[in-house]
Amino acid sequence: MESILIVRAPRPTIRRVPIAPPLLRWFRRVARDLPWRRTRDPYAVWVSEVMLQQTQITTVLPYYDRWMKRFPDVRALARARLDRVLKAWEGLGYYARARHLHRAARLLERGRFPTTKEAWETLPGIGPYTAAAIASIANGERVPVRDGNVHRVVARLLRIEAPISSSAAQREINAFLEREIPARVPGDFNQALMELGQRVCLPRSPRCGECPVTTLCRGRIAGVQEDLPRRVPRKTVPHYEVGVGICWKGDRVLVARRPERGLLGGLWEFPGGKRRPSETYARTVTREFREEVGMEIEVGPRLVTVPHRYSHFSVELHAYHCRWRKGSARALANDGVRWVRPRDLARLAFPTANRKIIEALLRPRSLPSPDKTQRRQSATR
DNA sequence: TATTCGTGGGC
DNA sequence: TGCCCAAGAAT
Repeated sequence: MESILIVRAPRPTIRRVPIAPPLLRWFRRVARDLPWRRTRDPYAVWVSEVMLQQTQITTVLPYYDRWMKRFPDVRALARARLDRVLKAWEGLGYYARARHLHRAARLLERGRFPTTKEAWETLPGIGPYTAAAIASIANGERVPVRDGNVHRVVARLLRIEAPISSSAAQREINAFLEREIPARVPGDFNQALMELGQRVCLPRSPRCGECPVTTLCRGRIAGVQEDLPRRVPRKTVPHYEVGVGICWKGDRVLVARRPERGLLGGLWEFPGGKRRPSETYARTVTREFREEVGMEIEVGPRLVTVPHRYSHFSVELHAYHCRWRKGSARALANDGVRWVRPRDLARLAFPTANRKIIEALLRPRSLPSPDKTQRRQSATR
C-alpha cells in the first residue's frame, strides 16, 4: 500500500497518525487522579508553567502552593521585593526564572494578560514552549507545545531517526503536531501528550502496554522505541574545589549577595572561591575574603564539607569557621554584604549547597565558641 | 548554533 | 553510584 503512495507522489507523503481521540480519552481517565488541578486562570497557568521549566511536577507542587499564598495575583507579585520573590523560589533552581517572573509582573501590573502565544512570548522568561502552553491552556489557542516529553513521544510515534535538534526532525514534529492538534481542546491535547511522556512513554523502559496509541506507534512496531530519540553524547563536566568562610564577629556571621546576573543571581552566600593548585584552603579563604569583601580574617577549624552538583559542573564546598581581624566588609565582588545572626539566616535566600552549610552551622554541636577553639587548630587541605 | 543557567529523582 | 533526565530561556 505504501508503494502505491510512493508511486503516486514523488515526494514521500506523511501518513496521518490520528492520535488525538485515543490520547484524549486516556487523558480524561488519568486526569481524575492527577496530583495537581489545572485552572485556566492566566496568572496561575503562567506561574506553574514557568516553575515547570526543566522541573518535574512533584518538585513544583509545594513551591506552587506556597507561591500562590504569598503572591495570589499579579499585583501582589509586582509589588513584592525581589528578595521575597527569591526567598519563595529558594531551592527550585534556575533563579533567573524568578527574576523574570517578577520583572514580567511589573510590566503587566497595569495592563491585561496577553491572550495569544505571540503576545505571551514577548514577556521576560517566556519562550516558545511556555507561551504555547499558556496560550493553549488559558486562552484556548490552537498551538502545539514542544517540550522534552513531546519530542520523545513524537520521535517514537513517527520513528524519527534524526537527532531532535536537527532542523529535519523539528520540521517533521511541527508538521505532525499542527496537523493533529484539535481545535476544540488544544490545551488538553498538549497536556495529554506531556502527561503520556511523563508517565508512560518514559525515556528508558517505556510502558508500551499502557499506551493508548501503541498501535499507531511506528517506533514500537519496528521495535526501536527504546533507541529513540537518538541521544547525543554528553560533555564531561568540570569539578571545582571551593573554600568558604563562615566569618564570625561577635555573634554574627558575614554573608554576601551575589550579583543579579549570572549563576545563582541575587541569592546570598558565604564568601569564598575556587582553590588554586597547591593552595591550602586556609589560604584560599583568606585570599577570597581579601578580594571579595576587602577584609583580613583568621581561618579556624573546618565546619563541614558539602559536595554539590550544578547543571554544568560539580563542586566540593569546604566551609571553615573564621574570625574577623581587620577592615570593614565591603561589597567588592557582589551586590551587598551583611552581618547576620545564624538564626536569622533563614530569612535570606541561599543556594541549596549553602543551605547545607547553614544546617551544619545550626546543629548545636557544631557551634563551638569560635574565639576559644580557632587559634589552636589550623586549616589544611 | 552553542553555552549557561539548579536541583531532585530514578535506576 | 555515577549517569541520565526533566512541562526551556536567554545570550
